[in-house]
Amino acid sequence: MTQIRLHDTMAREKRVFVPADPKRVTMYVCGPTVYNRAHIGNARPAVVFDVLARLLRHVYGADSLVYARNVTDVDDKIIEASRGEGVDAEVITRRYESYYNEDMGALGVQLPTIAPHATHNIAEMVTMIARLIETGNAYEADGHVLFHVPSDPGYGALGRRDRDAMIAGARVEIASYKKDPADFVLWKPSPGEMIGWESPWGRGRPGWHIECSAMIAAHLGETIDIHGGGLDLIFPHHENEIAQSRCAHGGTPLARYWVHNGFLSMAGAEKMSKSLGNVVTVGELLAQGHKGEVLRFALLSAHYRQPLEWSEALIAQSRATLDRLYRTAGEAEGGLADPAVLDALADDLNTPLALSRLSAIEDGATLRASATVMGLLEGGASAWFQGAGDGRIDALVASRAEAKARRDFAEADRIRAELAGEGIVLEDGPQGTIWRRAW
RNA sequence: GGCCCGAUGGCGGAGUGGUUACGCAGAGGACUGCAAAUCCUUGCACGCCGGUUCGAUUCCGGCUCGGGCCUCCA
Repeated sequence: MTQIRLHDTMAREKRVFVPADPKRVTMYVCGPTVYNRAHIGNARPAVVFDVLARLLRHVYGADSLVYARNVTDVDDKIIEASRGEGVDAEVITRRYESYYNEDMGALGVQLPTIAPHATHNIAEMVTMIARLIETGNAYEADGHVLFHVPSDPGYGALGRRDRDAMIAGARVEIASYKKDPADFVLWKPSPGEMIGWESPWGRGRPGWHIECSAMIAAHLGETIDIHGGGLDLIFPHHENEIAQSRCAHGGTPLARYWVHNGFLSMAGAEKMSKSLGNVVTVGELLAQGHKGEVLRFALLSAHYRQPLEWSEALIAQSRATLDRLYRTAGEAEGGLADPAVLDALADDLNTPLALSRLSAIEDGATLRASATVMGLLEGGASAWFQGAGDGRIDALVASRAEAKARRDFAEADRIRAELAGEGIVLEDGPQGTIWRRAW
């Protein structure tokens, strides 16, 4: 069996991955807050952990992976958006969840095994919060319930920061009802019409961090094998998840391996972020005519922990490389994945190395099987190059073949130029002429 | 200010204490009616300064530059 190694953020080094139960490997990745369209940076974790999920299924068996990616459908940003549009929060969340699934689907991201929604797990969150109050790790104050950070001596291990640093660097004003500046919200009141649920502490809504902890416990168990997300979530989100879950579960650790992806930046060296406004959404890229698979290839062209600068050139290179790989793969099927490709992926998901090893494969069926583990080359070459096909183009190509046969090269070249004007490239081979769309 | 990460050829990007990454783009050749595609050949590299070493792009220290986090953020 292929031995997988993963870089564990907690250990700050690569570790051999050994699941607690190889028949039921559990992975949880922080999913979208559904209040706007996903940008290409948001797509990186979705694609990266999709590759990891495919690899885990390949190694442990298709039915042995339980992969959960949550949908945060209650959040202040959602409330803002629903107020802005004058519609129910549910209208917002349904719309953007649907967009999210479309966009990720276009990138070849398979649906996770389960996609728990925060609003469907409120009871579990309330139970966990109540438990944390019982254990002395949380307290009620001014309608809020807060996690008391000093009550957890292990707090700060993932992000490697001590209390003084956290407090010294705090960028927000400290609410007066907090016992400790580092305390964070588990439950907050929802006044008036605001979306909310009844609880022992009044009508309110959950804090962001408790959602993940409660849903992990409810759907996957107290301790999971892999917890993933973007590296910006290390602190405070994952740190807080760890604290909540460990304290609510008698010291049982939340996850055995922590995996975090690096960031995408836009040419110009700034982080791509909604607040900076320098985002490009997946929907926009697709609308520009870029194939989802090209975007996926581009996202996988750098190692997942490395920074990746997004650019037009990167897209063009990815497209060119995929064209060549598709020519080799053709319509071949039924091959077995190349061990060299699997080894690269198993070594902490080294997709750039795996991609480069794809280039060395000459057999189409082997190439397709190897690329499929990364979610690439899943279709046939004719679909890739021609799309749905076009009888008119076929007729023009046939007419040009006749012209060539009578050595009327002027007419043949005229037809070729006409098609070139439409972005159709012709290739004359021993078996006749094939055509492809150049854009 | 604290913590963390990165710096490889025109571009993307692995990897390694001493030998070709690979891909894209470029150049030359073969093939082609001409192209395209394909094949062959080919140029181009490890941020700066020290140290360890027989030998460092690879290890150590410092520096410079860039990026991330420090309770919105993938």
